[in-house]
Amino acid sequence: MSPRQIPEASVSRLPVYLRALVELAEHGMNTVSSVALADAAGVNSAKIRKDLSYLGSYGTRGVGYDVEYLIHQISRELGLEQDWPTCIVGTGNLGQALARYGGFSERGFRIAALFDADIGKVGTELDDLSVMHIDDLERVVKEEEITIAIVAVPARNAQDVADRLVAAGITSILNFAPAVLQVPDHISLRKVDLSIELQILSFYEQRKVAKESVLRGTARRRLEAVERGSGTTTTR
Amino acid sequence: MSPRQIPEASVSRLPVYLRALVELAEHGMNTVSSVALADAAGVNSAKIRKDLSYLGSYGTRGVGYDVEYLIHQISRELGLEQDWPTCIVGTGNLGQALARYGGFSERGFRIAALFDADIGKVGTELDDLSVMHIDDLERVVKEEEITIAIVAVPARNAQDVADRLVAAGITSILNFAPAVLQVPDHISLRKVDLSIELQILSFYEQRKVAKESVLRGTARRRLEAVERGSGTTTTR
DNA sequence: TCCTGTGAATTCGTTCACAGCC
DNA sequence: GGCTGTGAACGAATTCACAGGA
Repeated sequence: MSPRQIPEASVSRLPVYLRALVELAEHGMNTVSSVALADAAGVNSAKIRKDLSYLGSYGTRGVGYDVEYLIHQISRELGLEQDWPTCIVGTGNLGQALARYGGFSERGFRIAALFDADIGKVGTELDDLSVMHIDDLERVVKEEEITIAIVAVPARNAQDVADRLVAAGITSILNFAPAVLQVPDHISLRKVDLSIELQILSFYEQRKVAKESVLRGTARRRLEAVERGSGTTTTR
Repeated sequence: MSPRQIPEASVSRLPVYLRALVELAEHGMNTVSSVALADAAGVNSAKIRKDLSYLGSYGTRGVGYDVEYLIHQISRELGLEQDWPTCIVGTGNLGQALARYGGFSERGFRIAALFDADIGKVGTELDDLSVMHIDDLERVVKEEEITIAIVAVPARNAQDVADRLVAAGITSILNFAPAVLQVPDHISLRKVDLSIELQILSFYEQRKVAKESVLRGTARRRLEAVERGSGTTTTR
């Protein structure tokens, strides 16, 4: 099983497929073709087939894929059959929202601890968990066997927190702080940056405005350059 | 100015460079080399030079880039010199956190309106804005000239909301709902999916565990496949 | 006949390496 | 001597297109 190296781009789509499959299963579908799954996942069917082929030959020619079986295989591949105790560092606006967000525990990411540096917040109850002081990090990470951490602290504290997390034995970090984190090679790092996403949208939005003025004859010279740059930017 | 088509991958890095540059400026730096900027932005220097070359020849050989000038150019390219009135649809956990998140307005994304379908929430004050009913969407989008919308509603309502946003004249959507949205070609769509990010981390986390057992001699056959799959996944 | 699985072709993105300018 | 700007080389990801099994 899992013979080869799955390309990163492919890995990052597996959760999308998984969600689409779960939805199809809820609608009573037993099998699904690559075209139907592609449609549900918002990609094209060649990608589906190629991506799934990295996991193994789980489809049946002339028929499609067995929905339940595929759910099982993708879950296994993603490591979702085990529980991953996770902690959230920082219980400001975003940290609180993340702590209350049901979507994590739903998929095996049990929030095992919340940390904050602000003594005023320590001891507060939040979604059945009591906020702990950041100085308890090392101890609790060990006790609860936490391997994944979500960083939701202000940018200026993010690197410090990351260093402490790494020292405490965390091996994966999901960073929400608007800062570039340096971590050792063996640590997996992903980032979610809210305002960067808006800035990317702004770029294409501006190009659309430019295109409109072109069509109104304001700056005809720029038409060609603009022509292909204003489409949808992701996920299609 | 802006002669050619900037590759999408490059566009999505510009906001990162911009933030690094602002930080450098705050530390009193006047010029920066591609190597120094690369370091601050967490990428390599060839990428910096190539990306910046798409914007024009803004550097000086033998010296580097003028920090302020580059900030100006990137901001202009990203469309950040204008104000983009933005709305948030859905004022649950996440919507509330986003409404209070300072990072948006900081960069010109003024939150101009909040919408919710729940009558109980309509009229609530949230970060100086009163929550409006979703039925006011069309009117307010026009009045406030909103072009960008942030979707933070439950997955099952996301497509409906997206359809209404598009009908109301929105042209960019940032989707936080864990659902695949279908929008017309002329609409820019980006998504932020919290639990997908964790699932991707889980994949690599699992591979690390597998690697450990390999090193303990449990499953020597899998070593080769695992070897290159457990590194950091993004931003380096 | 239908739909998967996959080599081959293509496109896109990254990195190298160095000419050219300060 | 130092650093940018960029063709050329390379590598990754996507798409095509079809052979082959159900």
